Amino acid sequence: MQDALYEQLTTSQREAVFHIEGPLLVLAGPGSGKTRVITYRIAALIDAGVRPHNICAITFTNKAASEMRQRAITLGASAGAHISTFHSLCVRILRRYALQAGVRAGFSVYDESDQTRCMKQAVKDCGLDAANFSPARMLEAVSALKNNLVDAEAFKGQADDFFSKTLAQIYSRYERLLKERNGLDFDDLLMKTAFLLERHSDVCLEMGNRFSFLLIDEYQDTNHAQYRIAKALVSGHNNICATGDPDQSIYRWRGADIRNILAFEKDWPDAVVVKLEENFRSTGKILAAADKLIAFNKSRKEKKLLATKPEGVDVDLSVFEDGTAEAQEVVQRIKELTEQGAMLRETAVFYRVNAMSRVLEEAFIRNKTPYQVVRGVEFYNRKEIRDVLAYLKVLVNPSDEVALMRIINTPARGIGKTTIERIRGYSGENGITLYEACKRAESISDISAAARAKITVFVSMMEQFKPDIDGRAADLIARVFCESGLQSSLEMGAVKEQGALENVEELINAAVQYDAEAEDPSLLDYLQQVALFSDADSYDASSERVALMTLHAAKGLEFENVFIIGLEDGLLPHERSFDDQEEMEEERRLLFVGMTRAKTHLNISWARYRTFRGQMLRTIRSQFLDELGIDAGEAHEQDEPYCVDDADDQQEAGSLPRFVAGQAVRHESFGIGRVKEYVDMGENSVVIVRFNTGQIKTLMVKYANLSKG
DNA sequence: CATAGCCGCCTTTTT
DNA sequence: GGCGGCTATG
Repeated sequence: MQDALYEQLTTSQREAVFHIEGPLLVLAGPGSGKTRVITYRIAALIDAGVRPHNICAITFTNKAASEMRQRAITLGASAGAHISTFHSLCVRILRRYALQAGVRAGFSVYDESDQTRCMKQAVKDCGLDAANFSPARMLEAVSALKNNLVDAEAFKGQADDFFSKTLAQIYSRYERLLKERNGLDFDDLLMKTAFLLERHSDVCLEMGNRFSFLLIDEYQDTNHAQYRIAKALVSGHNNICATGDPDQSIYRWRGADIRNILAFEKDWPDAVVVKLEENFRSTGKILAAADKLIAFNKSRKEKKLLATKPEGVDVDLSVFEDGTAEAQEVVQRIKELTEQGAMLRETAVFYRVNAMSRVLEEAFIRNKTPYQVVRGVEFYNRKEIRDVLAYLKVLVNPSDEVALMRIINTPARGIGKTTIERIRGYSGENGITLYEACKRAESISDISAAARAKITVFVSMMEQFKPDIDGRAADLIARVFCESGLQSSLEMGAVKEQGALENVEELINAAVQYDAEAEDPSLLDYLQQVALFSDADSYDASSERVALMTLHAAKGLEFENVFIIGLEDGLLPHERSFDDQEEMEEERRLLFVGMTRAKTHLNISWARYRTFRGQMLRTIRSQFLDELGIDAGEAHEQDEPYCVDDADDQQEAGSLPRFVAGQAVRHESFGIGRVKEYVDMGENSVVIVRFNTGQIKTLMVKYANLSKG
């Protein structure tokens, strides 16, 4: 096998594929054939005598995992190799070593909305106001702590100021709630696994033997907990191969620590580092623009993007009147490209925030152009999906109060607030779970006979489902959907529930697929894994439709034709990044990732007006547009240049221009910047500007000769 | 106890 | 402009 593969690789790719033993870092720029290298590497390991069973490959998303599995199968190399995300792996480890990890194996995986529910409760339990201690904020803080492996106990010890102490209290309470419900949140999966491996040398040894070769893709986006897990897993053999690109690190906000990849050589001093700098994906002009842009990042190791393709056509920069015009023109150009032979599945539109998909969708529908929106977690967040899954969760994990509360009266079966409160009271007094209390409804004195009967019916229904737990997940979902009354309540529901039935059908189809493909299918495993799925995993790259997605979702993909819309100040870069240099650089990397997805045609645009929170607002062009080094500027101006149309805002001719905070301005020698403050003093007015170089200048308007944009 | 309607909140990105 | 939560009403 090796010879055949060998011929298809460049020198550095060969090094990355065939360096078998010891730590290896592959610094792979965009379009450098990284995916191919990883797949071939798995094949090469097996060729070298490693049992597939002993190979563990970690990907960033479930979709990447299933694609890698697919590719490896094509090479005849996959069977037995463990390929999954960190989170999926952790679920399996925790289940297997539940005792040592201090968890109960039947745990529910709590996703964001389950977490929010628990956090709200925790804040309330602590007697705090949700306004001052917003659950979202608290979750963010707790998540950051968990990602850094600081558990509630440890944090309590180090909290010294008022806020930390309060947070510590909330954290403990939140943990207690999770424990009572036997729930683990996403961060727990990592933290508990890291602790398990670090504190139980026997487990660590066993896992290290099981996986004698560890490959981690997208290493630049691993967080501290994941780093510690990796470190522990390979501690016995150091056979770690990490691949990634610091310039494509876009998950800092989620705890990703770019230092992991930057410090790889310190962590594994005998590491071999291979750089893949040739780009086989994009044309020269696209790469040149991306390279110019990313060069503006200061905290960065310089890296070359070596084009192997010809120059190609210019990157297209356009400005439109508003978001609707922008969307219309995007579709129009896609039509033109299609007439020239382009495929819709080779075409994608990227944007910064999910909300921007709406205008696009309308344009695609209007123009009868097939598209698919690749969304985050929308599908599994739908009410009907969560409802069905909640039934299953209660069956598998009766302690899961979040799930039980969701279904106890869904569909409506006459168990109201008062009744639930009384059952709750009873469960508290007797130290039993809510579900246990429901089972004992007969002995709860303060519940009416009618309510008692309804609870009994509910419990006996649930108990009747239980024998089916060991069967196929899909069958049980179908049965629960029907017998719980959810199905008929949806069927009788209003027209707006139309999609709901189809959604559940889709869920069942997905479960059928799970039953067929999973290594060791069980309802418990299904439920624990399903929480880790996102819609992006179901993106169908082979169907002849244009893909619409956020820039984050675009990671790891490639298309012939790419449109990036909404290059506006506050959107890209996003306003929440303004006051943090690091975050501004991440925004730049985000655009860099988007641009480098394009093989042939790259179109970047912005709109002068954009509807925001239902209101049409004037925008400011993104500073990033000026960093692309495309001198022709907006060659495809749809009408007169952007600075001229500001005329309606200006005072009568002859007076000085006025500026407002946040506005982008250009200075002859200082370059592009943003107005911090405008002090109106008539003809002596001054303007304070923060330039993109970082320096802040106070300038007299009448001398500075600042221009807008 | 269920439902409809209203108010006020937030809204970046996602495993 | 969408959703969760609350209230008033049936």
